Amino acid sequence: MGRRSDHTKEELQQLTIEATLALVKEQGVAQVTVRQIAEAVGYTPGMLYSIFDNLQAIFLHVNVASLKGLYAACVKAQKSSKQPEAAITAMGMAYLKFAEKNTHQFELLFQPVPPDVSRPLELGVRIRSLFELVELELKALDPNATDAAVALGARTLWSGVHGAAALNATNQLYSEQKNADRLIVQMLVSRFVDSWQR
Amino acid sequence: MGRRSDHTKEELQQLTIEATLALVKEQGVAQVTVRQIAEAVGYTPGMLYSIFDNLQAIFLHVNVASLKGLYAACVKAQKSSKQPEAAITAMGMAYLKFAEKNTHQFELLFQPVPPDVSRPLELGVRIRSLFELVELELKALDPNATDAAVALGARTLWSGVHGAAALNATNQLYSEQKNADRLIVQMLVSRFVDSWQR
DNA sequence: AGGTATATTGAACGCTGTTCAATTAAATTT
DNA sequence: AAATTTAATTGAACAGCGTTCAATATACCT
Repeated sequence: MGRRSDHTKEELQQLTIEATLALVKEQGVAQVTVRQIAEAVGYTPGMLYSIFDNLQAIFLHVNVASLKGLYAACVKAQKSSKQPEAAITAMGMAYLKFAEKNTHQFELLFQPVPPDVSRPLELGVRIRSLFELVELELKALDPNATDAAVALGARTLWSGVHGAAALNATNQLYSEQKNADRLIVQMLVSRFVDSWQR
Repeated sequence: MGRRSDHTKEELQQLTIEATLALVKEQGVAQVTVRQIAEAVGYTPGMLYSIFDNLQAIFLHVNVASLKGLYAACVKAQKSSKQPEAAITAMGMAYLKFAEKNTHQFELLFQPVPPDVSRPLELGVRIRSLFELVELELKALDPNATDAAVALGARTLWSGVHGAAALNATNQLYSEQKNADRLIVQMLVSRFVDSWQR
């Protein structure tokens, strides 16, 4: 066929991203192929290359969608408590929950990106805004802390949460306890916050 | 040809693992193919399937080799100081350094494993022994701590170190500071250790 | 109605991991 | 020493992959 124009380029991109996200959720990234995606959106594989650079680029846009979900979950958790420490813990737990309930998306999110492809700018923005949620709570705990200290603190805390989620997701915690990831976040946050006000 | 028997099965496996490790170091996992490995060891691709289940299995054995290196680096760092806190920090830094200097190996180490393939037992043993290094220092800091508390503490600390290394490796720390990963480990360890003795 | 622009196709390319019958050399038996 | 058995290794084949691009068929414009 020739020009169909059932959808604008942007609509087609959005459609593709949604279809790919669904496939990733079902099967995991490793199993998702260009031909599958094409069939899901009702086009041929070649078409996808007129709206995206390559398969990797599609996956990166799926990550943007995933981050929206993760961010929403963290914000919801944050609202659950007025006290900063509880709010941080709740966000940490939300992060773990997201990683456990959306294993395949989580895997994709933190998969290394080949050096020749560039991430969509929106990805960086979304990750930063996750950090900001934590920064806000740390600032509330100690209004005198410098911006640099707050930024570093948030990243320290979030490294711990992410590490627990990542090691747990790849079965590399090797703990006797069950829900070890939860215990870790609990311990991490409580000890870190205790010593936050110097 | 028929039976060549230049090497025993075990020698051939070791040869294959070493050749694959070298290729991974050079190019990263994603670029390494069965045909490349076969050529590197001087055989045809088919042969590899008589000594390994599949390509994934070869990669997992490469991970065992990588963990030996990581463990050695951590032990060396640990020996650099008598004081537990300094020893833990040094190990954390060694972990970061390993991740930075051996990016491709580090990526492979924490890549998700398809559920149908099983890890070599040795992998679990080696990861546990990494945790044990930290556990030893925590026990030294507080001899009264229960084994469970020590195990959890080590995993909390190590989640933080691993998270920093992983986020840094995938450029997802988004920090203004340079060597942000180092600063994170510094902050993490000092605050955690300060509050370790209840 | 005819011509131009372009969205989409579909076939092709060179790869990939994996399998397996055929081959060949070593080990064993005669 | 020759014949036979055993098994290590080959190499060709398979189905599938991501990606490219000339050909095509539709929508738009004059």
